[in-house]
Amino acid sequence: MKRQRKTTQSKNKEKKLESFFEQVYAVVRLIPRGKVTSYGAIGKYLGTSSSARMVGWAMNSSHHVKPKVPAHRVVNRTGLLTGKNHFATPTQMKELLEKEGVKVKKDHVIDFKKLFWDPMKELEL
DNA sequence: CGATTGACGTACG
DNA sequence: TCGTACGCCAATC
Repeated sequence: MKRQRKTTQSKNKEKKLESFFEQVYAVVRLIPRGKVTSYGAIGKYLGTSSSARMVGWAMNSSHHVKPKVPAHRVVNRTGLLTGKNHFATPTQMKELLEKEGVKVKKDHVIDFKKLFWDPMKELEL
Protein backbone atom coordinates (compact mmCIF):
# COMPACT_ATOMS: atom_id res chain seq x y z
CA MET A 1 0.00 0.00 0.00
CA LYS A 2 2.77 2.34 0.88
CA ARG A 3 4.36 3.50 -2.24
CA GLN A 4 8.02 2.78 -2.25
CA ARG A 5 10.01 5.94 -2.19
CA LYS A 6 12.95 5.53 -4.46
CA THR A 7 13.74 9.19 -4.27
CA THR A 8 16.54 9.90 -1.88
CA GLN A 9 15.92 13.40 -0.73
CA SER A 10 18.70 15.92 -0.72
CA LYS A 11 20.15 16.79 2.62
CA ASN A 12 20.87 20.31 1.54
CA LYS A 13 18.15 22.88 1.88
CA GLU A 14 17.98 26.60 1.60
CA LYS A 15 16.49 28.94 4.10
CA LYS A 16 14.28 31.60 2.68
CA LEU A 17 13.18 34.68 4.47
CA GLU A 18 9.70 34.18 3.14
CA SER A 19 8.93 30.62 3.89
CA PHE A 20 6.53 28.92 1.58
CA PHE A 21 4.31 28.51 4.59
CA GLU A 22 3.99 32.23 5.16
CA GLN A 23 2.89 32.73 1.61
CA VAL A 24 0.25 30.09 2.05
CA TYR A 25 -0.99 31.71 5.24
CA ALA A 26 -1.30 35.05 3.47
CA VAL A 27 -3.42 33.59 0.71
CA VAL A 28 -5.59 31.56 3.04
CA ARG A 29 -6.25 34.60 5.19
CA LEU A 30 -7.45 36.42 2.09
CA ILE A 31 -10.14 33.89 1.47
CA PRO A 32 -13.50 35.65 1.81
CA ARG A 33 -15.99 34.35 4.33
CA GLY A 34 -18.24 31.71 2.87
CA LYS A 35 -15.69 30.72 0.25
CA VAL A 36 -13.29 27.82 -0.06
CA THR A 37 -10.20 26.99 -2.06
CA SER A 38 -7.98 24.01 -2.74
CA TYR A 39 -4.39 23.21 -1.86
CA GLY A 40 -3.44 22.94 -5.48
CA ALA A 41 -4.90 26.36 -6.28
CA ILE A 42 -2.79 27.97 -3.59
CA GLY A 43 0.31 26.13 -4.69
CA LYS A 44 -0.35 27.13 -8.25
CA TYR A 45 -0.80 30.75 -7.31
CA LEU A 46 2.56 30.65 -5.60
CA GLY A 47 4.08 29.37 -8.79
CA THR A 48 3.48 25.62 -9.00
CA SER A 49 7.03 25.25 -7.79
CA SER A 50 5.63 23.72 -4.72
CA SER A 51 3.38 20.73 -4.82
CA ALA A 52 0.00 20.72 -3.17
CA ARG A 53 1.42 18.61 -0.35
CA MET A 54 3.48 21.52 0.81
CA VAL A 55 0.33 23.53 1.25
CA GLY A 56 -1.01 20.80 3.44
CA TRP A 57 2.14 20.91 5.53
CA ALA A 58 1.73 24.63 5.88
CA MET A 59 -1.76 24.09 7.20
CA ASN A 60 -0.40 21.61 9.66
CA SER A 61 1.84 24.30 11.07
CA SER A 62 -0.91 26.90 10.90
CA HIS A 63 -2.19 25.77 14.27
CA HIS A 64 0.41 27.78 16.12
CA VAL A 65 0.54 30.60 13.60
CA LYS A 66 -0.74 34.07 14.29
CA PRO A 67 -3.07 35.43 13.30
CA LYS A 68 -5.18 32.36 13.08
CA VAL A 69 -5.37 30.83 9.64
CA PRO A 70 -8.80 29.73 8.39
CA ALA A 71 -7.54 26.35 7.34
CA HIS A 72 -11.11 25.10 7.32
CA ARG A 73 -11.61 27.09 4.13
CA VAL A 74 -8.98 25.01 2.41
CA VAL A 75 -10.06 21.67 1.04
CA ASN A 76 -8.73 19.26 -1.54
CA ARG A 77 -9.47 19.40 -5.24
CA THR A 78 -12.60 17.31 -4.89
CA GLY A 79 -14.04 19.57 -2.22
CA LEU A 80 -13.54 16.91 0.41
CA LEU A 81 -12.69 18.07 3.92
CA THR A 82 -9.55 16.03 4.09
CA GLY A 83 -8.13 18.18 6.86
CA LYS A 84 -11.03 17.74 9.23
CA ASN A 85 -9.15 14.96 10.86
CA HIS A 86 -6.48 17.39 11.99
CA PHE A 87 -8.78 19.87 13.66
CA ALA A 88 -9.64 19.88 17.32
CA THR A 89 -12.62 17.78 16.36
CA PRO A 90 -13.49 16.18 13.02
CA THR A 91 -16.71 18.17 13.03
CA GLN A 92 -15.01 21.50 13.72
CA MET A 93 -14.25 22.07 10.08
CA LYS A 94 -17.78 21.30 9.03
CA GLU A 95 -19.20 23.51 11.74
CA LEU A 96 -17.04 26.47 10.76
CA LEU A 97 -17.88 26.13 7.10
CA GLU A 98 -21.59 25.86 7.72
CA LYS A 99 -21.40 28.84 10.04
CA GLU A 100 -19.97 30.86 7.19
CA GLY A 101 -22.66 29.77 4.83
CA VAL A 102 -20.89 26.87 3.15
CA LYS A 103 -23.05 23.79 2.96
CA VAL A 104 -21.22 20.64 3.90
CA LYS A 105 -22.56 17.16 3.43
CA LYS A 106 -20.70 14.05 4.44
CA ASP A 107 -17.43 15.98 4.72
CA HIS A 108 -17.69 17.35 1.24
CA VAL A 109 -18.56 20.89 0.20
CA ILE A 110 -21.82 21.40 -1.66
CA ASP A 111 -21.49 23.50 -4.81
CA PHE A 112 -17.77 23.49 -4.25
CA LYS A 113 -17.25 24.67 -7.78
CA LYS A 114 -19.45 27.66 -7.11
CA LEU A 115 -17.90 28.47 -3.75
CA PHE A 116 -14.41 27.91 -5.04
CA TRP A 117 -12.21 30.96 -4.53
CA ASP A 118 -9.34 31.04 -6.94
CA PRO A 119 -6.40 33.18 -5.68
CA MET A 120 -4.92 33.52 -9.16
CA LYS A 121 -8.19 34.79 -10.50
CA GLU A 122 -9.14 36.98 -7.57
CA LEU A 123 -5.76 38.36 -6.63
CA GLU A 124 -3.77 38.41 -9.80
CA LEU A 125 -6.53 39.33 -12.14
C1' DC B 1 21.96 10.94 7.74
C1' DG B 2 18.80 7.52 5.18
C1' DA B 3 14.11 6.20 4.84
C1' DT B 4 9.26 7.18 5.47
C1' DT B 5 5.40 9.99 5.88
C1' DG B 6 1.94 13.53 4.58
C1' DA B 7 -4.41 18.19 5.33
C1' DC B 8 -2.65 16.66 -2.79
C1' DG B 9 -2.91 16.27 -7.68
C1' DT B 10 -2.36 14.34 -12.13
C1' DA B 11 -1.61 10.38 -15.08
C1' DC B 12 -2.40 5.75 -16.50
C1' DG B 13 -4.87 1.15 -16.79
C1' DT C 1 -15.73 5.32 -13.31
C1' DC C 2 -12.58 3.75 -9.99
C1' DG C 3 -8.09 2.07 -8.29
C1' DT C 4 -3.26 2.18 -8.43
C1' DA C 5 1.16 4.68 -9.32
C1' DC C 6 4.32 8.51 -9.16
C1' DG C 7 5.97 13.20 -8.35
C1' DC C 8 6.65 17.43 -5.16
C1' DC C 9 9.34 18.95 -1.10
C1' DA C 10 9.67 19.48 3.82
C1' DA C 11 9.46 17.40 8.33
C1' DT C 12 9.79 13.55 11.26
C1' DC C 13 11.39 8.87 12.71
